[in-house]
Amino acid sequence: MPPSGSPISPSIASRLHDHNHCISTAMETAQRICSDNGVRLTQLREQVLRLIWQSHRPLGAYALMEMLAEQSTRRVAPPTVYRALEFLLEQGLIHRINTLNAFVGCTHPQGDHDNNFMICEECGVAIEFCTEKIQHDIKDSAAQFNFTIKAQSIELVGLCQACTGNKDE
Amino acid sequence: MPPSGSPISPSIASRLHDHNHCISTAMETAQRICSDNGVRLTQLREQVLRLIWQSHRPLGAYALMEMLAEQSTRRVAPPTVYRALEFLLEQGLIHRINTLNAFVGCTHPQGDHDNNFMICEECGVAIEFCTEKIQHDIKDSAAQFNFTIKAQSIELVGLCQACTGNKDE
DNA sequence: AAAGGTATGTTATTATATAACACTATCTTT
DNA sequence: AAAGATAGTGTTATATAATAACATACCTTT
Repeated sequence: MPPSGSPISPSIASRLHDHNHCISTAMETAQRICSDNGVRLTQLREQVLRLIWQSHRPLGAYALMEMLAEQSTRRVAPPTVYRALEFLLEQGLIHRINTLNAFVGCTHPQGDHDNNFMICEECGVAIEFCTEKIQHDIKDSAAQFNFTIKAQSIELVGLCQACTGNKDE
Repeated sequence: MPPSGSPISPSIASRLHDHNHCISTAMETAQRICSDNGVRLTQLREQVLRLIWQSHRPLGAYALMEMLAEQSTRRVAPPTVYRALEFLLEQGLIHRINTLNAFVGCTHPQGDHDNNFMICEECGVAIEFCTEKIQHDIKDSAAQFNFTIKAQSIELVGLCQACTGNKDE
């Protein structure tokens, strides 16, 4: 198990990992964070978070909406989903992938909340990463322009390890 | 004048620059690139590019559409704009800012086409930047995951030099 | 139980983007 | 210059993503 706060391991890119472990860890962490922050991880919010964590592929709000509708008998409208997503974003439990208009679970919900992803255009997996070096360089660049960073998003689109292999061989 | 292929100077962040020069350079460069690539910078495409270059603020497709409609008597529909935008993106003459769903002129349309911007949430200016260092570190990170990068986008949202000053003082 | 705040339901609308097909302009070959 | 091919634009309809505004339900504290 990787140390808490670290990015997910490269093996996720190859889909060779115990994803049930990802899910249970994420749900437990979410409970703790919400309780620490004095906010409520309601049934709906938990349900949405669990759906997002079904894989490492970002899910769109409308896909989530349909999945919710399947799970419960009631009809689910966009604001229901968007409000849950907004909450989860605020608590740092998920990320929004701008290039996809989609949402994915955060693998280190306690640390800095930069948005750094490698997104496989073949299988859809989004791998969160972060390195001290890049952070340092970016701060440097911003300083050159006297720019005050409030939010950061790096999105690399391409092919993950597994899909690169499939293409080449 | 900065050497061809270099990012725009920090002074753009402070809005203290000769923007007419930006526009004329951009339009001339666009003509040359299209001619080099054997593609046509039609009237419509040129018109859209010029509108985008009216400032360093990214413009949404529908805003562009309204501006086009004002300039000509004919009615302008979304596909008209989106097709022109698609062309300009393909030729590397503009960038799409994912966090804003908007488009902005490219300041170095001949080089690598990474998408690295600092976006001021106050005045809306998007400053393009790129550094060897960041590029190097990002390639490094991708290599660790055996990830093949096809497109890259860094978007920093915050306050530009001018707007930081306004807030502090 | 009442009051106040938080969360969700509901309806309507706005914003962004594309599909499909028709028509026009431009280029190429003769 | 005419014919055919290709590229570009017009037009209508629709898909996809997100929010506004207001009503209702649910918790918590008194």
